Amino acid sequence: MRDIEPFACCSPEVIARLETIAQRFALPSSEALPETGHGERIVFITGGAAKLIAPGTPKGHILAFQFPGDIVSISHRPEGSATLVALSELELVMFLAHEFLDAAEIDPALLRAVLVRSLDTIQRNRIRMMRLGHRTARQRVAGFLVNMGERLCGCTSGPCELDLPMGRGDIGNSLGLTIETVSRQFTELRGEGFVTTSGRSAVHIADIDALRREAGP
Amino acid sequence: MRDIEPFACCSPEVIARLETIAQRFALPSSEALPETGHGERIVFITGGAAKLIAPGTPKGHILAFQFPGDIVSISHRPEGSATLVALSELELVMFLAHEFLDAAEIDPALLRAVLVRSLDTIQRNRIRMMRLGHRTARQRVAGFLVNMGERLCGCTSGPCELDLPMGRGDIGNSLGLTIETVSRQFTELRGEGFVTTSGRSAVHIADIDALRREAGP
DNA sequence: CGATCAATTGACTTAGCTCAAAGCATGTGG
DNA sequence: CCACATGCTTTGAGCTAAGTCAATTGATCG
Repeated sequence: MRDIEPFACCSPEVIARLETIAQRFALPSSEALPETGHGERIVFITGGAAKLIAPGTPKGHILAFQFPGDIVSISHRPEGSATLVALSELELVMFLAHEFLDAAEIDPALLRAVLVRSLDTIQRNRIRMMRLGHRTARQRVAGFLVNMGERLCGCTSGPCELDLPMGRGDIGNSLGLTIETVSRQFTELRGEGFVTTSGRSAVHIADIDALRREAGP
Repeated sequence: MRDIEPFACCSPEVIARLETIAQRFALPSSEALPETGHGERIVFITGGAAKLIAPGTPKGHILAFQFPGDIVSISHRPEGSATLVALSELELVMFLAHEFLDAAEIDPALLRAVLVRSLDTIQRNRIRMMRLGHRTARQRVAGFLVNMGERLCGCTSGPCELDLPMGRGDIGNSLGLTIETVSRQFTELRGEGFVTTSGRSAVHIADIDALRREAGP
């Protein structure tokens, strides 16, 4: 439990209480996190990669990709709910939101840590949102790769080597583009030397700063 | 201070402390909330309407519209920062985030209330995000009007009368559409009897459920 | 009652979608 | 270890929704 960052500084009592209400999952690739009858849930990703899929959409629109360290809240309201699906061997710790919040209220520092994180998520999403609304296909794909470089390998400048856990289809879906358009953009970025690829998933970013410039302001 | 919903149940001591660190603003239309040298800020909107504009973009992309009851966190990082601009007479209460969080740590219930709200915002944004990525112009505009009906007048079904505080340009900007496309969609929805308009800002939604159906799944 | 700025409408262009056909990885059985 | 089958990925050719440019109409305010 201590390995989950916001819990690092919790008192032993709080940790113990969290242990009793936590549910751990280890999902094989492409398996979905099972629905719990009802109630909002808070999920801490501890390993692997996952996609968060919109509810009630026939095509299953991808709302976000999630990686270790991420906190995902999954509400139960019909229009707000979502499904978490493993992209690779996925490990996570799940709480019922009200149980978690009841426990966390004992430890304001924990509550604060989770709050700060979610305010951060809101900021990140705002930017993502803007991207989707106002960016060209090229900018979206470049931005996506920069994002993955940063989140998967912690690269912030210079070259970066990464393995994408999702296929072109999922990338396109999450960016609001078709699989073909994503592929064409990959080809273009490859042709201009921004990236090299080998196999389906391996991507080498020559210079993440240059790619970031392609992603636009 | 009590009029701000998450503060309703706070103890008098916490309220008193919040009073000392709160900064109140009343901005006339089209005025921007002034930058504070540095540090993250948390803003509670108490009256009027505002747009949140992306940083460092020449065109000033609109990230969100904000109304009374909304909580906005404005970070200071160069890429994450944003500007809040009044659309009508705007009233708000601003805190420096660390000061607010220090005060709120005394009252876990307050922290919890703010956290629950931000988890909610994340959900709303997810859906908004999906909209921008995967929806046609018509669906975006229909969805926008439904959203405004719900947030400005609390209408959830049946007819709805509202005054849009923003112009077509701002609507288009926030939806990733041009002013002309927004106008054409208004004309179309008007022609099909979903809405009637009078003047620039008054909109009458004949049946918000019907319009919601146009906005897609 | 003009002056001004926002909204609408029209004609044309284009980025990205659709449909369709190869080309490659990756995994399986001989 | 190689052949082949399956499902991604890439590439190509046309089409369409939305953008651009330009002109007109309509609202609002001094």
